[in-house]
Amino acid sequence: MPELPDVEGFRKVLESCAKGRVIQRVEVRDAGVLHGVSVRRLRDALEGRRFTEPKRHGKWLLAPTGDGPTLMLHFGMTGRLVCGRPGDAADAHDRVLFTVGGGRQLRYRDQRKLQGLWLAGDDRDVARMLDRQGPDALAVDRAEFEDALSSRRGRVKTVLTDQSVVAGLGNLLADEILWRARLRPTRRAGDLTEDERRRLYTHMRRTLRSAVPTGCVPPRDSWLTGHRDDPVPTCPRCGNPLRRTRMAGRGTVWCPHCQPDGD
DNA sequence: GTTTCTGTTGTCAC
DNA sequence: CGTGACAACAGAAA
Repeated sequence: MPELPDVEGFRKVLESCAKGRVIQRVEVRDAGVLHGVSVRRLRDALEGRRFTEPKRHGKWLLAPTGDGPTLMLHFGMTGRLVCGRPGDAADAHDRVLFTVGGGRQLRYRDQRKLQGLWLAGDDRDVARMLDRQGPDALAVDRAEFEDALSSRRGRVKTVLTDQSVVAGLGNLLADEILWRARLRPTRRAGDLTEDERRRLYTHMRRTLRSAVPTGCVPPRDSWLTGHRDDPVPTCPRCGNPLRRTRMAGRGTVWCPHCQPDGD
């Protein structure tokens, strides 16, 4: 589920649900989602503090607590953040519950537990955890983006989803952006022309901008994403059949007609 | 009923 | 650099 737009949505959930409120109780229902921190230390570090302004970098959500430590959340494929009340029925996949003031409860819910929660003691700690992340896809400027691409030899789809190049794009977004920019995912990133790199940047921004308010990569009819699971996937732009392939173990959908070979 | 495959994640060995 | 395996799990396909 979570790519940049989803995580940005979770950031807003955290903000409206818990920002400025005292963390009264931390209940870990499944310690399997904790990384590098014990149940006790997480509880002791957070209870009594307040969440302050949450941040996001790529697919990471950062929940600082003022002078205290920063809770770092990654959602893997199935994680989400939901806001409810302490008495709400527990979902089978609610892994950690944060009861905060105002009668609210923030829940880290995740079916598959591919990622989870970390605790960073200070800003240097946060920076260390993010040191392999490239610039955020929504914050990177054009020059930096085009620079990062041209120095890469790999295929453009793989490069786009590499978090150390640009942080925040996942499988769906990469396919969507390449389709809009009319670039075949198998093209070598370093072989793109100046014009093609520029197109890629423009469409990355446009795609992110329209996806963020919806909190997901919307499966709209006019988007490629709206058709990737069709029984007979058809390009919403030209009507030709879409092709499904596999790149680096990820399902890849593209339009042979709209996304020409380009050598 | 049971086995196999797929998937919005990241990491690691080859 | 690229691919495949893996991690954990549910739901669909075979």
